[in-house]
Amino acid sequence: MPSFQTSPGTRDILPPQAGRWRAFSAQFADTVESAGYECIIPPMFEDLGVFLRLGDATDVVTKEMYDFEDKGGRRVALRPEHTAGICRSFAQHRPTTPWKVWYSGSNFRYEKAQAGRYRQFDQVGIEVLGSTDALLDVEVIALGWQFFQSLGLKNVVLMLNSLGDPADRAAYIEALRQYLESRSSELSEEARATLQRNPLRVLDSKRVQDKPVIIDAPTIAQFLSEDARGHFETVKAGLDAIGVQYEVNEGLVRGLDYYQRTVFEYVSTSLDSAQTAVGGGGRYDGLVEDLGGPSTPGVGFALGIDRTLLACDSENVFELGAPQMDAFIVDVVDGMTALRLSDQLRAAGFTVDRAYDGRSMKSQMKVADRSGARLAIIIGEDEAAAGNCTVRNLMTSEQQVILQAELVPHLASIVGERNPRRNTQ
RNA sequence: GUGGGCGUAGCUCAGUUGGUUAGAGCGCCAGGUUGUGGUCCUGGAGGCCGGGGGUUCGAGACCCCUCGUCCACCCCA
Repeated sequence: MPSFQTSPGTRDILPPQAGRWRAFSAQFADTVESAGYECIIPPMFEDLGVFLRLGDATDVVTKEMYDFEDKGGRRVALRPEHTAGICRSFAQHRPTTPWKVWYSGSNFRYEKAQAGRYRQFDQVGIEVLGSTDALLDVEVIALGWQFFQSLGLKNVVLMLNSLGDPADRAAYIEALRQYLESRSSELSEEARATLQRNPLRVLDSKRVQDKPVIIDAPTIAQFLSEDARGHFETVKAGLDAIGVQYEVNEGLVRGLDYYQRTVFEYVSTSLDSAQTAVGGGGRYDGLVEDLGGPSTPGVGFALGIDRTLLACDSENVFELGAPQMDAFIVDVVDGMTALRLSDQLRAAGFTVDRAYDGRSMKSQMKVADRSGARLAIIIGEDEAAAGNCTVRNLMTSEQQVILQAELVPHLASIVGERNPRRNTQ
């Protein structure tokens, strides 16, 4: 056993899996940048107060926060999600609205690790600040949807609900509390405890014992104000108009307290684990103000990278490609030619790898094969003396001898033209 | 935080009722008559059997503790 291992709930994303993560983020960026969202990179830790706004009844705040005092005596916390920090950023810099941003990065929550759940986990997401337009909710929801489609996922369903305006929500919570208390003897012990803290969350219970009580519970729909109802209707009409299928789920409540009006969740139906929500979001019109900024509406979502890739695995989509290289240099003389040629070819824009430690030709050829290179460039004693090299096509096994000086145009004729990597100084 | 399963080579796993030098496949390295990979053959390296106590003449196997991991609850992405 090595002396050190990754901390619980964290892990190394090794190659080649890490390459898949990179491709994932790149594809997400491509999707949302097509809609005018720009990349934002907020800090990984902030004043603890920023995150307390997620809600003092939430587990995220009460027991999962990685908070500590820094050497200057400041109370700070590793971010458990991105939204609060982005709202803090908005309040601090006051950009013009609508401010449309996307992000990709790690979050931290002190939980016990499980399938699709880690202490350090990565999300991509978008946020828009400064507009109450219900059709913006539609755009946000549709972009997430479109991204799942672009990955090739088929078994993702969109759940939709409205939590109403703060007053509606409060009235509903009160009605729900009264109802649940009236039937508390039928609830599980755990659900009764949840009821004391946050009645909405009881609706999320997975226990069979609680199901009958939940089914008969009052629904939020009856409590929506005229405005909130209109907003919700517009969102649904917008989704219908662009053909995004959804399912209204009145039991859908989200884990963070700042949501109001539209909430939604993307659920994978091809995951067997308990964690099937691959993404979720909603509207949080009061959050910026809570953080001391001007009253500013906001809407956004976050997608879990791990869980989404898990869903991709189970649907056999967005798979890893085999490694690829243009050329691999085999030098059995002294390695100097490999050094010189790899340097030249890389500068000319090709992807080139080589072997080290002066190993046998057979050994170097094996590494060339493993590298996924299309061509092997072989330098033996003969080639070194004559200033040429043998170029072997590793797919067809055809090979020919050419002058080293002609390597760049020769490679271009086989693998295609490349843009030179120039030093721009 | 609560409950359950599991921890043996880099990876996936075998290891009979506790009994001598702990195995396989894959991967890795080296060879297969001297310049060439992907197939095949041969050989090699690599494990204080997660860690610590205990029971025993003897423990990878049994007991206790601990750490890690997986799964579920909880919660969430």
